Amino acid sequence: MTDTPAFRPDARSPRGFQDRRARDLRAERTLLARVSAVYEAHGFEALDTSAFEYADALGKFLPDSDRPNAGVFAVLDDDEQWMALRYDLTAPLARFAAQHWETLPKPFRRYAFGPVWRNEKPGPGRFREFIQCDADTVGSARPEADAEIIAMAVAGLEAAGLARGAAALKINNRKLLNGLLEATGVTAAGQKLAVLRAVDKLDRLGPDGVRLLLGEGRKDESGAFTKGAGLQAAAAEAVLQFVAAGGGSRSETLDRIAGVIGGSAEGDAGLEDLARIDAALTGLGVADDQAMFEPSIVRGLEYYTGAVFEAEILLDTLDERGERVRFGSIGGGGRYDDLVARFTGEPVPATGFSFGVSRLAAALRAAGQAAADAVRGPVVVIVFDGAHMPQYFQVAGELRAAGIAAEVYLGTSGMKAQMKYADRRLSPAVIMLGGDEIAAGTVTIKDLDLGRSLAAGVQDNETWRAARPGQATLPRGEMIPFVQRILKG
RNA sequence: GCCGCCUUAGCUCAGUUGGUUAGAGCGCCAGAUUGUGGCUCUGGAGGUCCUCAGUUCGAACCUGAGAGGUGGUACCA
Repeated sequence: MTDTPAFRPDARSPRGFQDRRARDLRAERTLLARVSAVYEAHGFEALDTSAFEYADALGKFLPDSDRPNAGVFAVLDDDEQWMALRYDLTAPLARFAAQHWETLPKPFRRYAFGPVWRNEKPGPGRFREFIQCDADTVGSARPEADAEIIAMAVAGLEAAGLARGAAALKINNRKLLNGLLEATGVTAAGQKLAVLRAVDKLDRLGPDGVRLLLGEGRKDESGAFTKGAGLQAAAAEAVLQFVAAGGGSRSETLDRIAGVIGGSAEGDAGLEDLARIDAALTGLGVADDQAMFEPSIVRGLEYYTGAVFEAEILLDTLDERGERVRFGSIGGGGRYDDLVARFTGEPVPATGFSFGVSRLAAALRAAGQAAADAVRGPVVVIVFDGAHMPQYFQVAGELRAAGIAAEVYLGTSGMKAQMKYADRRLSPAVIMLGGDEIAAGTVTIKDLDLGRSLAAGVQDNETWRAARPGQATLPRGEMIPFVQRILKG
């Protein structure tokens, strides 16, 4: 070699990306299968679209030509067009629906799951690549379409394994706050946005913090100042009264909201929508503790046009250190009536919901609802002598043919290391086929599960090895039933 | 994006008022135990002390910049 040291890259994951091993993948796949089944049972068809979209199809948010990678991961194709990795599953759906609108059955109902990517600062529980599972109805303006999406989300939470009471859907409608602001004379778009942002912080800052943000602004503990919406005191109090109207049954909440916002045309339309959602939910068998109206729910700022919903974990869970974790939102959605119109010029009403699959899986784990067992390894065929490899593979093949996961040890270490390997893989058993067994036409099978349970009581290695717990030598023909008995426990 | 804190072995962390070969526990590898996982004992491997620049006779330690992480805040399709 040369004097210059070889370049050695750091073996590390890219920032905000993560590796997922068997245990996580299994939980995730189970989750996707169960939620997909719920969606299909409601008549939604599967759809998969590409990871990349042309950047202009992704939405008005970003990227712009000066900063193509702000928010998304974008590359310039060789025909000078910007392509970007999708940041959610809704924008690709809008593109797909617009592209095939003429031939689709309408309303078009589809579900989709897969990774999405966001080029932004990662944090704990917040990655730049994550899995979403999404269901949308495109082409129906009926509030019942919203109600059905909500009911499916509720069913999805339960199918995922979250017991009733562990999670709930909170529902709001943009029209309500719009109507309220209209009635109080707030019309500037910027001011409306600022009000939404302030309301969104209710759970963190409380009514007093929100009151400051609705008015002149708020200085936080670090001394940073956030400019407020600049509302008059009376208007601010009306907003606060509105966001405090949650609690109790859906119809109780509706009555309270009506008392606060009554008057404007848009507000009344929002109330009418919610009343119909309530009626449909009741018909769908969704109870008041599973889905409730919550006026402080905001979601995205410019995207949603009517109903908005958010799935929240209600349990207080503890992390490994015993500290309290609040998961908050594990999914959300709402009505977006302008998305497809970006492509076609024709308004198409749509509504949908998206689970954050990784967050849901993490929440399930923390709630102790997920099967957190480690993944079992295969039956391991021990290699005594390289000359007998064909025999070992034959044995592994017999096990596989019987539906038992099996592998021949492919390292070069000795017996002890092979046992350790099987133990670490959490294998149920090892098959030993040394010269003695081959000569006698037998196999030796060792039940590792039994050994694992007995090991705790054994004091010295001498005894442990002499006892050879769960080990039996028997004719080749009796191998499969013996292993099957071990697998059954 | 802005503000604070942190960064020493695979992991969790000690350490040094700036001074020769940087430590522990756990984990990993091997032996005691030629065909047997745990326990015990013995031995071993593993470090650009985050990076770069500066101060100094001398920097893992002091200073500055940067990167990564983390907490808060802002934004969030």
